[in-house]
Amino acid sequence: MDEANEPGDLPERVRRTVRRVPPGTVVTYGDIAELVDTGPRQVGRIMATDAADTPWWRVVNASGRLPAGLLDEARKHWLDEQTISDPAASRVDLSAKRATWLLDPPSGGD
DNA sequence: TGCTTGACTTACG
DNA sequence: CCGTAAGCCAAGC
Repeated sequence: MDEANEPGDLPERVRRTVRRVPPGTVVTYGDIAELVDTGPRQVGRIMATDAADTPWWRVVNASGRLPAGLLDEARKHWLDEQTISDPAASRVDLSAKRATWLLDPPSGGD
């Protein structure tokens, strides 16, 4: 069974899934939502209310962006983790940095 | 119990 | 690329 499908509160499953996103890559709210079987709004709500010990900057919206207030903080992490190369960039290139492989995990759990 | 809100997404112009 | 509209689902009031 996938970790994301393990029992527990929704916030817990979301945080666990977000934590498995490696540095230098990102996923979208919708991606996380699919993995924990909920809606993207819920993922956003959880990140906003319970993002403790969670690399929230690795979770962006479908445009590879984050709200204005978070951009400043997120960009520092993106630069540090080489998610972006341009210090002036305001968005992540999903075509290159989205961890699609994480969205389609091998059933190897078994 | 019911309406409003939101770190979202997709569709349309 | 930007604004608007509708769909979505759980929390808060």
